[in-house]
Amino acid sequence: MKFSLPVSDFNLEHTLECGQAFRWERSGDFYTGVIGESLVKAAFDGRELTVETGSRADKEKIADYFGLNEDLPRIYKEIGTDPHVKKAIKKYHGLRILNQDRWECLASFILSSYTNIPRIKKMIAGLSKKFGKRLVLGRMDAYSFPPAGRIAGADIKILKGLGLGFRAAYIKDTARKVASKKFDLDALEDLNYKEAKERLMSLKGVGEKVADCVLLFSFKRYEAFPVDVWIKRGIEELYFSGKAAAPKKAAEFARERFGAYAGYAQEYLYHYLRHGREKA
DNA sequence: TGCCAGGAGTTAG
DNA sequence: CTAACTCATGGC
Repeated sequence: MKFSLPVSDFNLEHTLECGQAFRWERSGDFYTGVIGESLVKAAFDGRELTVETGSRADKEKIADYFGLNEDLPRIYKEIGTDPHVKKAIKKYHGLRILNQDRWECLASFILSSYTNIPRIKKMIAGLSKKFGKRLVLGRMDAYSFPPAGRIAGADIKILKGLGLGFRAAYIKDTARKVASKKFDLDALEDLNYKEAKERLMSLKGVGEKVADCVLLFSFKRYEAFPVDVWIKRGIEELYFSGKAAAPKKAAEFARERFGAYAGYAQEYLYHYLRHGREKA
């Protein structure tokens, strides 16, 4: 099926290429990716987001995935009081935080540890091809991200063979807990930010940064502020005149400064620090 | 060759 | 609490 959603304050490229999701590829003027059990083709012409899927797709769910229900101007008003964030917003206007599948997001960011985006994409693609379901859209095909149960039962050697390295043990352990309901991902919804983060961090391979990414990208916890080396350096440079600060300090500082939408500020700052500062 | 990549766990002090 | 070491590999 195919449908269009009228959207303002949106930029598909910035949204899909800012490092929050690992399953989208650009081909010409559109992107292809996987949302849940659907292979999706998405294009944006500046006014409408046009989406085509091989299966029946819930329009409302797709809109929610792309973060279209958030009032971006209001968020800009709140975090744009900061001059650095304001510049980043100007440059990356329309970047929205996605609302991704929780298990896929958790697994993906466990895999993100100490590696780079091309490799993360490769690991996820490999896992999906090996353990996921084949999806079709026209002449294209792709694979769904495997449910926890499939990875829980996987041979650790196979996982390592897919390039996961030391992450293989982490993701298998977490997959087992999620599949057996020993760890109830959806139950985190009922916890406050701090409690949910602590609970996530009880999983092997999940530290502060990964927990914040999961809460931000799949739970709509916009106060989460993931701190990686880039953000840490950037915060130190922009707000502490270059003096080294502990990652914890950087996160606390950010939540205090940017408030309930610190995570949105993080995405803009991150993109800005890595790609666009010199040209701004 | 060397170095880095959106970290986390463990141990030592 | 911080610092240092380990894990482990593709890409440039």
